[in-house]
Amino acid sequence: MNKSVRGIQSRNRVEVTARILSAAEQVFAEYGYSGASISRIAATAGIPKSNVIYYFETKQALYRRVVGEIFDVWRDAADTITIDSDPLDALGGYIDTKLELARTRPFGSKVWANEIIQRAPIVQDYLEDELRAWTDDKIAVIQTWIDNGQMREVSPRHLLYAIWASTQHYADFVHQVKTLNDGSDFSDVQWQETKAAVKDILLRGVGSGGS
Amino acid sequence: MNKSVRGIQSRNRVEVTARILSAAEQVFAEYGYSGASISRIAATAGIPKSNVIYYFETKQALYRRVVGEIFDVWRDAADTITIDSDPLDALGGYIDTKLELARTRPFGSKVWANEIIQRAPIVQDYLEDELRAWTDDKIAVIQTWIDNGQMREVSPRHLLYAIWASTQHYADFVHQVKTLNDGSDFSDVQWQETKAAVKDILLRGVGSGGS
DNA sequence: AAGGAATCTGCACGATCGGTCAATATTTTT
DNA sequence: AAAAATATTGACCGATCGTGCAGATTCCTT
Repeated sequence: MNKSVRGIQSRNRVEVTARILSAAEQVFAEYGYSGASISRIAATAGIPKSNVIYYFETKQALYRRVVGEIFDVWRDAADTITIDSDPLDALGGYIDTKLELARTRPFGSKVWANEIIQRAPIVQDYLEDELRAWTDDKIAVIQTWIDNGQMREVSPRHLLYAIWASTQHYADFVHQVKTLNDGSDFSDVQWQETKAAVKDILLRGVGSGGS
Repeated sequence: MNKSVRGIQSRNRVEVTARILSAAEQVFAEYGYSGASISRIAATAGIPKSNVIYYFETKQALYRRVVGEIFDVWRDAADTITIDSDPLDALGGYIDTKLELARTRPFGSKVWANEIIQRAPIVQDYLEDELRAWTDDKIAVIQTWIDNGQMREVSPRHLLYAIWASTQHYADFVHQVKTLNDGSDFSDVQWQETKAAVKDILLRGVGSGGS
């Protein structure tokens, strides 16, 4: 009955792989690398433990795939930061996108946070290669804006760090934020207010040249 | 020969307890709760594993003590935020103190971050009782400043979160910050620059009334 | 339809974990 | 000095972990 070109096997491979990755992202986020057992990931994915090992040969390999996918998502979120764009629009859009990611993919953010807190034992090469080049590039863009008088003088590096920290806070610390919100998840309106408030706090003065 | 009033045993109890707590803070921070083994904590403290169990009956009890001490340190750091103080001085001092703590006690910050990321399985009561009351109090203070025209209108809650996130970033993500700093720890000058930059970014507009 | 490739899964092994316990050593009290 | 209280330590146990592996099952190719 199935007329897909690749056949049932290939289609299933993609589906099962995706389900394992999704389960792994959640379990790694909620229990940490050591606390996350393959059996729990398998149970969350709804398959036997041995099947997880079949698709990802080791726990570490599975973990590395999870972190790698998150890294890619985040890097692409900053595409708006280019020399030709308006500082307020570009940085504001970046904050909006990162807060949207914090809302929709909090597990990935938590996995990354855990990895960095523990001094990147698995993905140190990502930091030294891709992240460093990416950061240097974005800092250069912001510095150019400043040199062109498009925004006031502010440390590009620390501004980037403040944006990262303040946006990821709503993913990594969502449990604390929720507890301080009477135990309720943010509503749509509250997420809008959050985006407006974070942009207001961090981008004050950005957009209009001079002090 | 020892003439201390409390005797050798009592003196040793305090010293050994402190050494275990210090070692536990570091190991919990670098390996997470599950990844931190009692034997590694014991080895870091320079005593046998059984001795750790003798002073803190369970791993969980030891962990709770570590988190509790960190919580106390942080809460006391915000003593400057009172209605009678100047907004810029109070919030600026808070940021300075938190960044100083990020520099001197990064392990504690990491332990707290890990605990919250994993949804506070051990210290949820701290969040619901002490942290909520503390936060409500500080938000009320900031709101009063705004009502009095001492600072511009900004969401007190999100401003607090931005301060937390941007300061703790330099503790929790110190490994990432270090990697992006050519692998070197921040120098004294760089820490001063960090304090100035974070205050500049977050407190822009605070201190002078009106929009 | 048949044979081979790919997928799935239960079982077992060695390692490590948190925690118990009894024996010993040290300090304090009587 | 004897006895009691406290502190230290190594040996040990049941549970859980990641992972290897052989056999069963399903799918694809010819």
